[in-house]
Amino acid sequence: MSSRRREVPEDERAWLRTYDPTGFAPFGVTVDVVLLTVRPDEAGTGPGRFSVLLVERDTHPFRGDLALPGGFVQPAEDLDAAAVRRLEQELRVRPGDHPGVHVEQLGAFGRPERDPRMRVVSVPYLVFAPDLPAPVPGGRTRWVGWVPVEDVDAGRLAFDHDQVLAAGLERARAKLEYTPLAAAFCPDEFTVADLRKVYEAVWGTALDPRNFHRKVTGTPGFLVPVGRPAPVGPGGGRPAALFRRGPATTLHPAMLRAARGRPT
Amino acid sequence: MSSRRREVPEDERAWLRTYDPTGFAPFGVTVDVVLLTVRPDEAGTGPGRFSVLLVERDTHPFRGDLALPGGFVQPAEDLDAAAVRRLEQELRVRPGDHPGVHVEQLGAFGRPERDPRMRVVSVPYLVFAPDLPAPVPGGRTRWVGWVPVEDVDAGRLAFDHDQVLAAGLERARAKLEYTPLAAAFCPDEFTVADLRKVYEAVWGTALDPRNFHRKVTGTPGFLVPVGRPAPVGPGGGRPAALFRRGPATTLHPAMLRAARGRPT
DNA sequence: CGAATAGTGTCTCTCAGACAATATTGC
DNA sequence: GCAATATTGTCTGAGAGACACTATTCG
Repeated sequence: MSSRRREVPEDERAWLRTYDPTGFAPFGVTVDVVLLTVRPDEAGTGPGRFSVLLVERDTHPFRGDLALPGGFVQPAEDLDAAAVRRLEQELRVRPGDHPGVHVEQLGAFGRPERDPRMRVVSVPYLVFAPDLPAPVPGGRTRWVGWVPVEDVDAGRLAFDHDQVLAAGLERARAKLEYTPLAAAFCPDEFTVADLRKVYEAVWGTALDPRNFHRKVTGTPGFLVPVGRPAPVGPGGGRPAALFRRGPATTLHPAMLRAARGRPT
Repeated sequence: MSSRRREVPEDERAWLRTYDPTGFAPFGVTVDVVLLTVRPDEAGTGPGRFSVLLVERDTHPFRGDLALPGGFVQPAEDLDAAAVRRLEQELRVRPGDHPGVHVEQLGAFGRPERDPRMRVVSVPYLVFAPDLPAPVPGGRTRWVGWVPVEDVDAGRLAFDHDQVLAAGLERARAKLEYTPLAAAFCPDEFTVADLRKVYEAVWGTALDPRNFHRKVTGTPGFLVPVGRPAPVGPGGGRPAALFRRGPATTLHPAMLRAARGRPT
């Protein structure tokens, strides 16, 4: 993570002592968190609801609107650290404790007019988490909660968070294809059916349980069997085997959601 | 691109009139350009050299070191616009003129100590360009030139540009798999062999010309035949057909560089 | 003609998708 | 037993990789 040690030449040190940083245009820098999860269906039988954590803003600008949780980066704070801090504030979860939680930077959004207060560049972070306890509103929010992504009205989020969310969803859907990150939406131990419901919820498509089973158990490094069965569900049926996340970071071959051989 | 029109409530307008933006920590924001191309081999027979445009800095900090071209974003300038401006300055090429040139944001780099002057967040852009005329040094650089990526000494670039370049290379290699962007490294009209040399240079692997030909010509939307042959090369041989970029934005099925069915 | 490069045909193996069949539970 | 879910097996077709073979040019 840290960059190389560098011998700073004396003339550069001298130059730096006289350098005036106020000559450059000052920007605000924020982090926003696109925290995604898959929450069980009401009945518990369906594929689950792909949901995002939103807050209702209690301060200007966009007071009263829904928004992604976020905030300004501190002067000496790393971007990733700011995102994790915001995550802890909103959810009382720190990624270090939950090894399943996945955090990944999503890019930078910096349209000049995106914040009415001043020039602000936002660096959103994409987070995959298993179904977690209900969040509690923090100091500056009226309300916090999970919203199924298909219930988020286009154009109703504060700032440019519609675009940020859209970018996060697209990235999440793509990541499930070639990484084992679907398991980041599952608890520590999970069944193949749990994992399949994640794919179905995120992609919005039904998958054949039999082919899915053969596929994921046959992909090296994806799943590690626990050797113990899960408790039987409410509808009865043969108990499923439990698995944990395997060591793989990419999937070979990938899980393909789409369109093999379709025209453009 | 532009966000929704929003009715700004009167109380927010009033609040905004009294808002003091100097309360937040000021950051500098820069763009850096990871401009990649594939330049012909010395002999013209090999796969070509995958190269990046680097500048030698003529100002502090890191004076005398190699770096990616970049600079501060102007107060009212969009991030993408700043990257394009920097590109034009360095290469006298504007992406609009060259429809082949591909520009894509690569993320945000913001370690607190990455710039000794002040807190700076950099937003690098990845650019794919065909082999272009030699660039000319601008005002603040001693030297500009193409450097084959394998000749870039690890740890020798200014700031954290090693990490930025590494991220750009990884992204470029991945993009060639599932998008038709390899053609962005080719001139307007090109042969299948030209395209294959791009893949070989970027991935650093040899590809079977016969399977490659069948693959790319059979992928819908990838290539559009011009209906005219290219001039015969120096070594003789049957003249190759010319193609242009097709309308596809993603490839189905993807070009796979790697490892089908290999263990993790 | 021979060398060189372009392009096609064929074979095999892997893998995705469809779906039959078997296994194991609760009722 | 019956319903429900889990897991395995079998078949088919698409496509990747190996590589023989044909096509077209230059010298």
